[in-house]
Formats: sequence, structure tokens, C-alpha cells
Amino acid sequence: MATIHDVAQRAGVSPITVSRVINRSGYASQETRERVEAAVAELGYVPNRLARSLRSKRTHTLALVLTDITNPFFTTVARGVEDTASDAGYTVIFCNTDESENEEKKYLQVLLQQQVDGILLVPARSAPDSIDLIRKQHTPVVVLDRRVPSGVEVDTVRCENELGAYQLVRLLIELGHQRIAILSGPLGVSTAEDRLAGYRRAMREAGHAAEAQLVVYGLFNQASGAEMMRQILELEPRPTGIFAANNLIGIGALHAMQEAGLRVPEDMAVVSFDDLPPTLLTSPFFTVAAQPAYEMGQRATQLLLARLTGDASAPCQEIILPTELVVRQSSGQPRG
Amino acid sequence: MATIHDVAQRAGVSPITVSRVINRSGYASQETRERVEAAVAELGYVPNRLARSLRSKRTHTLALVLTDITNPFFTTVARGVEDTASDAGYTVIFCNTDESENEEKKYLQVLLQQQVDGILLVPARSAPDSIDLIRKQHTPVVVLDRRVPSGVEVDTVRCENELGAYQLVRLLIELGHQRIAILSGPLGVSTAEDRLAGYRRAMREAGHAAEAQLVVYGLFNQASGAEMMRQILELEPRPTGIFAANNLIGIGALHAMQEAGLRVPEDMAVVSFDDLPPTLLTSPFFTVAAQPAYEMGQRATQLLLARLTGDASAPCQEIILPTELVVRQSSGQPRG
DNA sequence: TTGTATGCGTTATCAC
DNA sequence: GTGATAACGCATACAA
Repeated sequence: MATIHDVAQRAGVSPITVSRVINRSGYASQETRERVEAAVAELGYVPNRLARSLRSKRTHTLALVLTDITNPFFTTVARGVEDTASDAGYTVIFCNTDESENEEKKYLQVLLQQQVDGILLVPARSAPDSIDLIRKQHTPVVVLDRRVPSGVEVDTVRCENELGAYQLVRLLIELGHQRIAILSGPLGVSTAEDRLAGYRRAMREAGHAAEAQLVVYGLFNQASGAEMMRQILELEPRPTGIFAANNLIGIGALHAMQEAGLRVPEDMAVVSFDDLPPTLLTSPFFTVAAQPAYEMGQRATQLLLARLTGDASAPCQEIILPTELVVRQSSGQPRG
Repeated sequence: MATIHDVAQRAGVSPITVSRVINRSGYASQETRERVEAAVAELGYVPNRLARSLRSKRTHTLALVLTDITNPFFTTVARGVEDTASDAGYTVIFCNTDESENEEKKYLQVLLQQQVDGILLVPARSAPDSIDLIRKQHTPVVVLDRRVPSGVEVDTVRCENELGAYQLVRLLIELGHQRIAILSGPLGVSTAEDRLAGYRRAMREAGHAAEAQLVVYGLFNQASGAEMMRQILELEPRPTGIFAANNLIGIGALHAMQEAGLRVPEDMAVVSFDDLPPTLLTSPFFTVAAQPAYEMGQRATQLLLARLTGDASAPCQEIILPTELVVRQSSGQPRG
């Protein structure tokens, strides 16, 4: 492989001059410039960023650590991150933790070793530990999608989970439902907890009894959604409305209801958090609180880039974006 | 940041000894080992992979260059790549080219500068140019999903596109359809061309006229699918069967048909290439030729890793996986 | 406008 | 078993 020395030799200049021409830093006469560029072309010279990074202490690489890129919400977030980073000349490394703290730790170790310039983190559980780990290496970090315990100072981009959930449940209540069950995500994950809180507030305000059996906990995936729904279907009397804490849970629930011969929304109304990309449903069906996934990725990346290029000690920002209530068929008509 | 020197000093040994302990290379007495490990822990030392890579000429990083990660087919491929790479101790950089040759070139330049150990490429168009560019840096490359011109020697993993398409169209023919239109992907993309070839073979064998107007070209996305479908709906007489060259085109077509008040499969039968992940459709509906997306990512990564760790000059492999014909509702019942 | 000396943090090579 | 030295490829500081 040709190095900067080879190019320098060929062009009859010193390596540093080549460096200057390539990076457009410092001066270079027109003639020198041309000679260098010719040599670069002839030798097919490709600068070694590793060496550059070692020297400059900048890798121009960001990392996005999330739970599962095949969840369409995160896929869209990832695309927002990638586009924004790429425009600014950064590349992005993706890691899937599958909600495992251990995987998260392992990935963070590797990423820090790689000297990534910054990390976008969807924390699996104990955000503070991970944030500490990252901060020890003086690496900027932005927490995405999930809330961190109060008192932890860190840039954050997330949605109004409590309010979005409240609005969804409120809608069901206004449509005349009284017994509404929630298929919740895992305890310990802030999005699950906030959505549960929104559900509880709506129920409380409407004066509906807080029945423990109407709250079921599971994971943010389809299998768990189906499982939770089967549990709910055992109840006597059955709830008439279901709040699924995310899109995958909602889909799983729908399948369980189909198995049981129930129609949605005629027999049971369903609302869920997180929209599905319009490309993915043959006919948009779910009533949802939609998060601006792409924008979340975008904003989080902008925040991170600002830390890198600007003031690293500026006060932390907490960007909380609104969800959009999108009413479709699954929530049904007002009950008689 | 603590360096290997700091650790060495603290442990009262030389840097190279620290290196040996950390990398489990070479000998070290039990006592030395313990002292070093203690020093590492006390200082919170994190090895700098940049420096290591500069010296060892290995970054343990792979790149996956694809057209669009939000296409669920590629999302699943990506997950297969990431899991496989991660198990082998590699991290993965993702890049979206949006089918642009220019973007592809730009990304490849950056990746080669980053000294990635290997590249998984879904070529936008002129695969040979990109392969040359990569090979000039002696970087191994595996072509994923798409065919390269014959004569180009390169490891490849893809599906039987022609056969999968043939089977889908054949199915429509057996159901009694005669006028079948194809909503094709872009000319110049091998998957689009092979699927078109499969369509043509099935039609020819069945003795159906080769009507030019039954073949429409577009892009592999939903908007284009809807657009092509609107064009087809203008035809007199209308075709009774539609072959969508991928899932997004199929969904777009479905929307266009709904707009026009047509029911599927009653008024028109639809089959399409590429399955949608089971999580994403509320009720599986499309009859498809399903590609084993996760396995494709897995196999391609294995091939690449084999090049890295094994014989770089072994003859190239071409892995061609079968598609699975999955018959669901959208293809309808036999016509009277 | 261009060049020299030096160091980034690690490991390969050879020596003890 | 352990260490000294040099080198990976580039860019910073300073000098000319």
C-alpha cells in the first residue's frame, strides 16, 4: 500500500506537504498541489485514517447502541442517525443489545477501545453504570428513547411517553370503555414505566377501579404480546379495551385475538404505542401514539455532534418530543 | 487517559509485558500477571485499538454497504451480519447508498481509509468498478444479494431470483391467469433483471403473448410500486394477475388498487418477491417468494471471515440459496 | 510556501 | 520470563 511517503517521494516534496494538500490545511502553491494530486492518482493512494486518528485523536466514528435494529421503530431511528452522521462526515457503528445489560457492557468496552468519538445509547437497564463507563473515557454520550434516573446529568432525546399513553387510554375511555387492560413492557425500562403511568393516570381521572389483573408485564416483542393477551382473555368479565405498550406487543395481541376468534375493533378495541412505518402495513389499521423516530435519531445525533465540535461542558439538554395521536380503525366506534 | 505505559509503570514492568498479559500472548509469571491486572483495574485502563490496529494492520471491523436499511429484507440481512460478526469479535459499520453509485463510491473511499478488514457489498450498479476499488487496497469483499457480470471473480451470496420469480408467475398461471403484469425493479440491478427473466420464462412456457405493456419498470420502493400500478390500471383489458418484483413494490401496488376500489385477490391476484417479517403484517397476506434474509447475512459474513482468517487466495465461492414459495391469500383461488 | 523533528499508543523483532 | 528498540502512517510544533 502506498503511504504518504511514497506520494511525497513521487511528487518530489515532503510528506507534510502532501498532508497539507490532502487535508486542505495550510498553504500550497498551485504547482505543488498539482504535482501532489497527480502522484496521489498514479499511486492510488488512500490515506490511512487509523494513523491520522491516532495523531489527531478523532476517529469520525459514532456508535449507536440499541436493543434491536429489526424493531421498525429503531430501524427508522437508525436511519435518522446514519443520515445525519454521514452528512457531517461521520460513520456509524450499530450494536444490538437485546435488552441485555451484559451485552451492552461488552459492546461499550469494544467501542471505547475503538476510540469512537461519541455514543448514542438506548440503555438496556442501568443507564447510570453505562454512562459512567463511557464518561470515564471522556467520551460524549447521548441517551436516546429512554429516561435516566433524575440526578444523572446527560443529554437526552426521548418522547412524551406518559402523555402519549394517557391520550391513547383517554381515547378509549371517551369511546365508552371502562375495563381497559394494559399489556406493558418490562419493569425497569423507563418507556414501559412511563406508559404505564399514563395509563394509570387516565384510568384514575376517569374514576375507573385500579384492578391489578388489568396490568400485565412482558417484553417489547410480538411473542410476549401474544402471551400477555392470552392471559387477559382468561379474565371474567373480559376487558373491552386493550392498550399495547408498543407496536410489537400490539401485533402479538392481535394474533392472539384472532386465534381466539375475536374481531378487532368489534369485539375488542386496541390502541398501541409506536407507529409502524407506512410501508409495512397493507392497510394502516392501528390507532397509535406515533413517535417521530427519524427525527429522534436526527436530533440525538445533532446533539452529539454539537458536543464534539462545540462546547463539551455546556449544560446538558433534555429534548422531549411530542407523540402524535393517530386514530385509525383498531380503536373502533363509540360504544352504545 | 491511561496508556500502556502508565500501567507498566504502576505495575513495575515494561509496556510489552503489559501487552502480553492483556492479549494473553507470550508468557508471564502468575505474579506479574496479577500485578498488571491490578494496575489495569486501578487506572481504568482501556487499550487503544487504533494504535494496536496501526501496528497489527487489523481493525476487527467489517462494513456492510447496502441500499436501504429500512427495507425489512435488508434489516434482517443486517441483523444476520451483525450477530455473526459480533460472535467472531468484529464490529460492523453500516452504510445506505439509496441505489446511488456515487454514494457507494464515497462510502467505499471512507471505509477503505478506515482500514476496515472486509466489506460486504450490495452493489448499486457497476459492481466491477466498486470491486476494483476495494481490491486495490487488498481488502476482501463479498457481494451480497446481487449478481455480478460473469467473468468477475468474487465471493457471492444471493438467491435464486430467476427461479423464485418463475415459480410465482407459474402459480398465477396455474390458477388460471393469462394476462399477468410485472412491476419490475430498475434495469441494471441484477435482482430486478433476474426476476423479470423468471417472469418471461413462465409466460413463454405457458404460451402467453409477450406484451410489452405488461412490463413496467420502476424502483424498489413503495411510491414506485403505486405509480407502476396506476399505469397498469389504465390498460384495456386489465391484467388479472400482478407480479411485484419486491415487497415494497407489492405494498405500493396494493395501495394503488385500494384507491381504485379494487379488491385483492377477488378483483386482481397479487404475488411478490421478498417476504415481510411476520412481526410486520397484522395478518400475513402476501403470496411471496421468501428469501432467507438472516441466513444470507450470516453466510456472507462467514465467507468474509473465512477470507480474513484463512486462505485469501482460495477460489471464489458463489453461494446461491433457494427461495421459499409461500402461498397466502393475495394470490387468490383458481379462476373459473 | 515548504521542511525537520517528534510523538500518538501499540506491538514485532530481537536480545537477555 | 522479560525488556529495549524500532516501526506502523500521519500530523503538530516549530523553523526556515
